[in-house]
Amino acid sequence: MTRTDKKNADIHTVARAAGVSISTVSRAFNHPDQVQPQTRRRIERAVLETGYIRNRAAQMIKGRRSGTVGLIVPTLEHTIFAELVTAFSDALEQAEISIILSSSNYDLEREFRLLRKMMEHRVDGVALIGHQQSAASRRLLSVQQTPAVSLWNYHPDSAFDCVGASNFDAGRTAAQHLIELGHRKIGLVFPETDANDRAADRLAGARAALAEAGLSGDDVPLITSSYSVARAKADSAPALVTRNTTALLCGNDVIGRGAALAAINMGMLIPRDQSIMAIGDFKGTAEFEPSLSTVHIPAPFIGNRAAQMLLDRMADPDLPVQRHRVNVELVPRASTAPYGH
Amino acid sequence: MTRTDKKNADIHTVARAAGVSISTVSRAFNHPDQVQPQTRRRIERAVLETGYIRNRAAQMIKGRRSGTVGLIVPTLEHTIFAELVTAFSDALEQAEISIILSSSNYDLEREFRLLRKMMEHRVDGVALIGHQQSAASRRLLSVQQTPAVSLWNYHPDSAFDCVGASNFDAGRTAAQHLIELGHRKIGLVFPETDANDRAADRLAGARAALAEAGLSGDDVPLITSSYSVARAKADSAPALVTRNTTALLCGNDVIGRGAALAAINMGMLIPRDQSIMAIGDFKGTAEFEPSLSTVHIPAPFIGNRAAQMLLDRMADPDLPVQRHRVNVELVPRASTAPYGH
DNA sequence: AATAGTATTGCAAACGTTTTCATTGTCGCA
DNA sequence: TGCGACAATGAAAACGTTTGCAATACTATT
Repeated sequence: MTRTDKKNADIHTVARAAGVSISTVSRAFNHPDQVQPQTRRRIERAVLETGYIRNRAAQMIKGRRSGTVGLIVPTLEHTIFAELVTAFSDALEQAEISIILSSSNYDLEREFRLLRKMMEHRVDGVALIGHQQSAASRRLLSVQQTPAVSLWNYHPDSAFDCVGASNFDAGRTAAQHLIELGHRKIGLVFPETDANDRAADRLAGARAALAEAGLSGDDVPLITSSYSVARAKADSAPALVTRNTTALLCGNDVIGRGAALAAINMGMLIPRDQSIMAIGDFKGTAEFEPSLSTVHIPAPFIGNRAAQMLLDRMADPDLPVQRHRVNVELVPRASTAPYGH
Repeated sequence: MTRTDKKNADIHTVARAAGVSISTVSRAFNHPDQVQPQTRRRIERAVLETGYIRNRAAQMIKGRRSGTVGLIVPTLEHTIFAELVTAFSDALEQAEISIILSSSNYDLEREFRLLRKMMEHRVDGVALIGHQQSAASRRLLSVQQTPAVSLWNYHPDSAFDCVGASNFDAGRTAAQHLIELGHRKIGLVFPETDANDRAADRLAGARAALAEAGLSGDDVPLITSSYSVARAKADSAPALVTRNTTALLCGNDVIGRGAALAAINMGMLIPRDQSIMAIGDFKGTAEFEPSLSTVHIPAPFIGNRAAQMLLDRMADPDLPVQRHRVNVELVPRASTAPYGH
């Protein structure tokens, strides 16, 4: 409550308190070896006394890095992005870098504005989820030569560094599992693929595998749903009655849960009457009852690797573009079983 | 790919391109009314040509606000905090403020370091989850006179602005529901309460209500668990065999799910054989099968209100401390029923 | 004892803005 | 025609640092 009305301490205050020049104080911070231990101690004491905190803005203006990176996610609502963000920020925190976080809400125009704001703060780099930046955003990044990395999906010809899983692979892996179990009538429960290249790729991968096994058309009906357990439940139910599938391949874990609940609700037993296959393997999917078979996408690894890539590029902007495709992995659990057991 | 090796444009570059002085350029941004429309247009064109982006660091150094606020969460892994963060950051983004996000991992020492780093960036304010700051953190905030707000739990004598639910109320509300349903043998499944004042308050609230109804000791056995569906499931199972409870009051939704799964696994029918009551009402709790009765805590509202409070205090630091207690609400669903139906 | 070399420190310029103050030009009006 | 008022602009100081350079004091070598 003691209102210290004096302005907060700056480097001059510290210098005065320690009886040295401001250059010496600055050096005590940035090149401690260049100042005598005794002087350094005096300065340290003065810093404590005055409550001095360095002003990064002033450092930046002298060409120093800002010590921040921007991170734009579509949303934090899905646990999966939260896992990604956690891994990413933990890795950067170890490098003493702060994160400026924003969510774009899947709006590319908004993403551009956020990006601009971040560059006003002179972030040392930015990380974006996915590859759907607007042309304006891309131009901005390239003109300002800001190190950038895209995470979550792998893309063979991304404009900048990227690390992620191939959603095509994920879709294919899921389909192959069901095919190997002998299923021949497989419902594809997917979200809208128009504005969602991730879902589109997964669906394409699944269909490729199914076609290879000779399955197409009515054998693999498409059921369109969306990212919500409740919606997926409602959308799957009618299909379970009309098409007589023996397995449902779901575009993600959330839809997987919805589909499973729909089947259970109709008195089906999983996996006896219907196999349920998901994609993602996010927190909670293993604990679901029945535990869902799915395709594992290692979000923490991706977040961590993205941080590393960004640091590398910040250190050397002339590095060739790096693209890291992380492997997806089949995780068979209790919700899938051989056809006709 | 055109490597513009010239440094990025600054205000001088723009001034030169527009044929005016830098003062005029600065004014065109900050006080547009003070510069002639015609000149303004020339400047705007020059800005586009040169790709100029204002340097907030340089503005800050001249006493301007940084346009950032710091937000420290324990973790993002739990959806609930993600909802909180989303609401908070959406609200601030509308005020053109960027968020510096960090997670403390429930480590107070780390929280202090993060706080310091944020102050180096001269954040205009900070938001913290809960009330368990270290003395050092509190001192830092008060000395630097940084506007601060604590969200998530209400605390009647918090050192600074706060908004949140009373966890005591939440615990009491949950207990009252079970009492009203006629249960007399109620298991309390809670996480460790030592380093977690939230859980401690909920437990205290629950016990207060139970005691009022004459229930204590063996009637309300305490089962200690932790924040994980799998762990809660494992921890609840033995209790379900040995104590013959008719209802389980769980410290949060996650534990609630675990407890429910444990009961189902043992062949019990919910709510016939066992009622399950949770606290939180986070995403997914309604869709759980059976849908869990719980106590609703309005995370988005809290996040939004916290942002508003912070903005208010940033506008006027001399405001008296504000404390906002948000109401919790009973949400009875399918997992609870009258004793012995 | 003189010299060269080195460790420690201070001085002052520079970084990219904002803002105060002074200057110029334009207009209306007597 | 002259004068005051006002609008538009520019010059320069200031913000809090870092750092190249110069100055000083000390150490080791001859």
